[in-house]
Amino acid sequence: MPVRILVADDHHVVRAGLRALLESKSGWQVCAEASNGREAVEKAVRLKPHVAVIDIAMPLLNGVEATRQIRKLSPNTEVLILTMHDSETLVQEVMEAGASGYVLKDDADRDLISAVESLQQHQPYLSSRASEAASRVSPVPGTPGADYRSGRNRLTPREREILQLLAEGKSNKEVASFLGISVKTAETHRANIMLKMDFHSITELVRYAVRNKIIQS
Amino acid sequence: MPVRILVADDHHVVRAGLRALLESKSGWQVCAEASNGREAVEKAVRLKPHVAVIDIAMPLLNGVEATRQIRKLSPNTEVLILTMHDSETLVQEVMEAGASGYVLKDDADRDLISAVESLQQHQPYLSSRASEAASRVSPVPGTPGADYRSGRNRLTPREREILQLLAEGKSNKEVASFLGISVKTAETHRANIMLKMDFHSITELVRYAVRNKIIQS
DNA sequence: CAATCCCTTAGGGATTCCGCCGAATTCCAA
DNA sequence: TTGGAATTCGGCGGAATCCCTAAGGGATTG
Repeated sequence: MPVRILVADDHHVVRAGLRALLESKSGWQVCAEASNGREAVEKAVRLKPHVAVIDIAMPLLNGVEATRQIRKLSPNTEVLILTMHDSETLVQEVMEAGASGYVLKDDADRDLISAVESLQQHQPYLSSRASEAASRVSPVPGTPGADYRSGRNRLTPREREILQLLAEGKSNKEVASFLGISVKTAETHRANIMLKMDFHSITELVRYAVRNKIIQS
Repeated sequence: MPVRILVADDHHVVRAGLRALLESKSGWQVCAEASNGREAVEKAVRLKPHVAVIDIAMPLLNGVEATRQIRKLSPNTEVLILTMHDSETLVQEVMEAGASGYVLKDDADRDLISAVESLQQHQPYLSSRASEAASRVSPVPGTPGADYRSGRNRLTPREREILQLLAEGKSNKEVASFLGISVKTAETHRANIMLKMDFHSITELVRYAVRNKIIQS
């Protein structure tokens, strides 16, 4: 039985490269490609691949949120995060979102195969540099103090989703029709985001999104 | 006779993807790969490929310098620049360094083939967004093709002034009172900026301002 | 000198967004 | 099972933005 893999990256070139690398391994098959987070979720749910290789920076829905949804809607699909930067908070974040692997794009040629091998057997995999980073953050998952700064300021998944769409330039109306919700709901989410994050204009929101690599400038 | 192509990018994944894309065209052959600028220069000089596809961000020697050296040491090799960002000054810079083509990674799947086709016949190629960008920079006298589309799209001083204020998060009203003009005037300037720069939302304007260091994120 | 172009200025009307209120449903964890 | 958080939706009035049109001044050019 072949290992079926989903590849999600917004650059066609990178997808082609990942496909070439992965399919050089016999018995491995890239069963689908996605160019944004929503497409990744949709195809993961529909095709239930063994492994989903997900880039962080993607339009419409970023890799972290996509991971969260994939893990929820297709629990047997292991998610391997592929990213440019090795930020400690990012490793933390994607692991909490349910990813089982984390590989830097620079190390992809060296680590990608072994990472997918691990994940295919439901073993977590962190590329060396990522695990160094992870070891520096406070471990102990499940601690009640994990959301110490939560309460009023922490955005909900839905809010983060909408934050990205807003930062990408969508209006309330567009967000609403895109997500299939009422304009009023979109407005409410937007207002809550602005309130929680203490933004006073949409441009502050964009700069925040750029700084935090939710979108790229 | 096959078209021989050199591919230089520091990510193995991207190189694999480029190879897959390029070699899907019959008669085209990726004769070498390089993972940094020095290696690219060395292999270009030794193998004299028809076209060199060069990434901007590479270790040891960046794409711009690599281009300069390749054009000097192997004049028959046409250089196609491949990059993430469409910074206006960058287009200018690489063209002066001797590149004949400029393609954004986002557009690679669409434009790469036709770009290489052009370059292989010694015709310059700019991807659509890049040429838009190029048309907006102040034309340098003597640079061929610098002013083929300028004028219409370049911002006036007043517009640049207002662009910054908008990017900083000011509303039309605030811009107006800050500059001592009518709100209506501010609105007109804003509309003209959006039109000239082909922005479709204020967030695009902010990202442009961040990229071009008009504001910082 | 008149014609023309560009920059800057501006208004009217329609549309959309925003802030501030309330409220129903679902979901998850205590 | 229950309480709280998350997500959903609506009204209403004022604010902001968008679309279209256009006038005045200065520089350039025929």
